[in-house]
Amino acid sequence: MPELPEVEVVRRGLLPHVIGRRIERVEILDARTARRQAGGPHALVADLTGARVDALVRRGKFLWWRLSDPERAEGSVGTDVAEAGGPGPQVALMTHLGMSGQLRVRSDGGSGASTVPADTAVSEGPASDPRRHRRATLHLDDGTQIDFLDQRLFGGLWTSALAPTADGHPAGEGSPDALLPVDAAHIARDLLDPAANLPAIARRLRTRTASIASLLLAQGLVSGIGNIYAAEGLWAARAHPDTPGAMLSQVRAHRILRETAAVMRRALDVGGTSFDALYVNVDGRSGYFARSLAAYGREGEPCPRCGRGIVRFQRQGRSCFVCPACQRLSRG
DNA sequence: CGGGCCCTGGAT
DNA sequence: ATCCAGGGCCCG
Repeated sequence: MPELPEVEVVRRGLLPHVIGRRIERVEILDARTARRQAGGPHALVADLTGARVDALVRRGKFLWWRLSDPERAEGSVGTDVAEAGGPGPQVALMTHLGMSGQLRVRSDGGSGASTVPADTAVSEGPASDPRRHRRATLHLDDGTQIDFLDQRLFGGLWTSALAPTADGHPAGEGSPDALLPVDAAHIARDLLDPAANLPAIARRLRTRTASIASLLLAQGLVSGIGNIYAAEGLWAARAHPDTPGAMLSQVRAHRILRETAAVMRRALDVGGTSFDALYVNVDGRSGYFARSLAAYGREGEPCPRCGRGIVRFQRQGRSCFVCPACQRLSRG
């Protein structure tokens, strides 16, 4: 499912297609996609129509589009970035992929053909049909269309006002300044954020009684980690998911964070993970990291480190995958 | 801080 | 027909 590396792949893929473009028209095909929008789908359309896209920013799994209003910012083209005051309250378009969301680029008038040459398109499955589960479309001023597809409707689009970050650092990957959407203010910095302080996060993990797995998934101390990368990071650090945060040494807590970051970087290098063809990049193609998973989804298969069978169990309605030999609770 | 909920569709 | 997958929010 889309976690930090997959969302970053989408952000990078989208960038050349949307930066500097104006949103001319917005279609909302399923109102539930605008569930988090104050004022509902009509307000979302009103906020977006006519706006120009200035930046694409990601923190954790949240991806937002920095927007400006060209009408109001007239005459300041090229030098408007650091203008004092600025033109009124700015909003960002928030996009979250949830479980099954995709952002796909199309450049034609709606025949369904991809911008990608036919020989590079994926073979089969839901991801190969660019019209299936389409929930919204942004029509840009150069004819490009950005489709938001979402089979399970856990994702969404909505607008959120900007406010300064607490630490004065840039809000996230791709952020031109320290302005953060208020709807992402409760989301911690992620492990690939240069402003993230891993030793400090490790110290905070150690003040908590909850299990390390639930802390990694909670987004409040560190963001961007979902069930796949939690499983992989804990496996790499030889830590059991049930270990209480307070039972971890500083060295060990720090190591879990570093290993999880390393796994994410490797995934990013190969275009993200896809183990069920639900996740794809903006071209509709999937990444190649699934073949590198050591624990997640590998119940009964040998641990790549010691050969023991990977064991699966449930925690809080989610599956955990561990090597019973490498990842012991008593290791602390 | 754990549990329920939202959702759909593929597997059983 | 039923179960299962899970990110994030809301509830107690």
